[in-house]
Amino acid sequence: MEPMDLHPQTASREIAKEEEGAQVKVENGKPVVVIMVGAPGSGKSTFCDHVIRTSARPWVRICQDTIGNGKAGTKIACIKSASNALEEGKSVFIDRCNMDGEQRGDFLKLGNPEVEKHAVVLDLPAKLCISRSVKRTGHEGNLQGGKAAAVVNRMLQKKEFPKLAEGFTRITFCHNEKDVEAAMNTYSTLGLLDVLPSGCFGLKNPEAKVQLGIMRFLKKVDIPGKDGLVESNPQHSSDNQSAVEKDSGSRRPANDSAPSEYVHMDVKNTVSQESGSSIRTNSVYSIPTLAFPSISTADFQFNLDKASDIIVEKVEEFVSKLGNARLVLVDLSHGSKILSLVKAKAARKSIDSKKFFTFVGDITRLYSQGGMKCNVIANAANWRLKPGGGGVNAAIFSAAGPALETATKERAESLAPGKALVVPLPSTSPLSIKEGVTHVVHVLGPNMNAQRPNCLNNDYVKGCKVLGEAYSSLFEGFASILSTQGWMPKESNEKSLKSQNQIESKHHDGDQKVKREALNECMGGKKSKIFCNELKPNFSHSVDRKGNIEGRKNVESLNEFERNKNSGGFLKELKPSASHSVDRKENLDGRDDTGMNKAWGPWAQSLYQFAMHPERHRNDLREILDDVVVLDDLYPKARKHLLVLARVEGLDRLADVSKEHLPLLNTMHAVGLKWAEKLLNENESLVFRLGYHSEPSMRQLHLHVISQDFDSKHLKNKKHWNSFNTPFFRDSVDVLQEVSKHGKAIIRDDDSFRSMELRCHRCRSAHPNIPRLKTHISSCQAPFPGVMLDNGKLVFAPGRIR
DNA sequence: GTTCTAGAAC
DNA sequence: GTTCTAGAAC
Repeated sequence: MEPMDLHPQTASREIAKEEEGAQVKVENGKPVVVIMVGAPGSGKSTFCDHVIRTSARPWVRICQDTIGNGKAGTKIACIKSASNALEEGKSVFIDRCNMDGEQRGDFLKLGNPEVEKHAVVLDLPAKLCISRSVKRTGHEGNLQGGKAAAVVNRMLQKKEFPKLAEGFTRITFCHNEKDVEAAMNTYSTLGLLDVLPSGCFGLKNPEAKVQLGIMRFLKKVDIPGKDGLVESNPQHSSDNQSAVEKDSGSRRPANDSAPSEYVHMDVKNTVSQESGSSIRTNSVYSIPTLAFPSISTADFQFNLDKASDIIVEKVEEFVSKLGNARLVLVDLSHGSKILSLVKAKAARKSIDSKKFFTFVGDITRLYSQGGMKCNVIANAANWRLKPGGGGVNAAIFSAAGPALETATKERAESLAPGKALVVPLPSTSPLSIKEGVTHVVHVLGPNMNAQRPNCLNNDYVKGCKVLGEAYSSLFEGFASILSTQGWMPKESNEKSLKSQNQIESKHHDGDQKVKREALNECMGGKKSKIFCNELKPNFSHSVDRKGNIEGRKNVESLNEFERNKNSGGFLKELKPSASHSVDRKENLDGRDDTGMNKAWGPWAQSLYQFAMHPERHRNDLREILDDVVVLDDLYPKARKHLLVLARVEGLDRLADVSKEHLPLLNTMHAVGLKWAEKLLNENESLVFRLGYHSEPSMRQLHLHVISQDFDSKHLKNKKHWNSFNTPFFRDSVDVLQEVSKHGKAIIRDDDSFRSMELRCHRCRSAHPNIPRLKTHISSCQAPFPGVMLDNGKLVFAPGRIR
């Protein structure tokens, strides 16, 4: 909308129609004070002179540089002079820079309150102002030549655009010569009886060039190679071993004191087996992996040679049952004896090095430091299942945060030697966010240390048996996780499904520990184990629901497996295929079947986990429905900031949305609206906006329901602000329209949005940095721009004046 | 996504 | 010296 292009009265009528809240008075013609705002060289004097020359109404230009008989005077003299002019019925231009609120304040008090105060902001490119200032001679303020550049630059750094809240009735922004011309015309043609409409006008086109001197922008950043992590994985290297290690090392931070590296057991074999782009697409994320420490060989002082035999024996037994999943033995040190023993023995037994290998690194930082994503890690737990004690147990509890302790406590209070306990890790845990770990399996091995409980006093007959049981429990626990997530081949699935059902049926009759024991018997069959994954006390509605979901999933993957088998066998699962739902599940990195989309890091998975497994996160969710779940944003960018997640596998972002999702989008909108209204009942001063990010950082389509105060300590940078206040934010109402009309939503994913200058969403004033912007928005009471009021984009409390 | 921090801007 | 941002690290 460009009101300056129209005759004032015409403009008034046009605006009256479009701008709610804009008050248009046409009955009288009172003098007006126009405060010019602009750097030296922005053209303020030229503007005033032009209007004065061409206007039908009497104007006075108050210029501090000339007010003292042609020489510079004081601000007080300016005010006095302006005041006199007003009394004579003349309109006044305050021709000085007026770059901040303090400078403008005194002029806003001029005359009686009836006198309208306008601002005309000449926000022209800094370069232009500087070049004009430098070139000119005979400037009234003696600002010319070399020193002009420095002064202009400094002023622009400190500029603070006027806002209606300061007391202006009208603010006109001019960002280029054309705007200036239009604004001059508006004031030139302002007759004695005309009154201009109130509000902020000449809003800068968000896509226009960013003002110099405010911020750097549009810096093209190289996005790390989407297959970077794949490259660092030995299994996906197309090069030889030494190249792999070198590559892996080069990705490590320089200060990484405990570098991780793969210890290959048969790299040649690995590489030769995997070639071609299909494997690359099926990135490291897509291979379910259990990382486990050597059990009992540290603090429990179990004989290393014997332990290594047992590890290799158990790995050999299980590795073939785990589909394409991997087992990785992890130890901290390069000189780890257990690793070298196991490595040698596994090589002798020709265990598939794709499925089992050893790894040197910190088990709590396998992804962030070692570049290896492990969705499950094992913990060498103590019998109390408590943090502390040192070693792996302390490290894992510490890295996972209190969430792990809570989740563990909900499932069991203690653990017997030889047993394992599967604990789904809440997605809020740092271990989940940073490392991509979804489950921790606590394992208790036999103890040969007299200083620790249940010492076996070197009884290695019993010790070896218990250690074997411990690994069996661990690997079966891992298998149960895979099966509930649809990773497992048919046989394991059936077993798991059966056990799952038994968990559920047993669960209804009371004591959880009894159930666990029963479960021990049903899982795996051979030895007693504990499998408590997914088991949570007091499941009512959600438990049943969860059971159904998990059951359905298993059936789906089972069918999928059948299909695979018929068309060439289980190995097919390793390859991506367009219609392969198992692959979709495996593609945790969020790539689509074309492999073209960006990879989702482990930190980007938590919403997906909420959407797919709401029953695990009931405490964190506001509402669980069939199609959506509602939760508070973990890092709210406003007083109220909720997310409505779609519960559809594979619907990761707005770009994935098509016409078939219209009912879902409608549901999301309706649920979002319902929550907005609920929150408005609690606080009617809030205003909500519902929309999507053009390209989300977190996987899983989510609708933001965010209050427009943006009052949050979590709103910290330009990207945060701009993701909600530029066209990057797609209003839900618009998305609904677009999808129903064209079958897809418009995506405005342009790097420039992130670095776009910071403008108030209400008065559209620009601010040099986030703290200043936040100070401004905390007090800006300007009405929302008309474009935001269109189409019900903003949700207000009933009866609230906008 | 957040956190951390070096270096730029003030 | 302090504030702020951008980019790297996680």
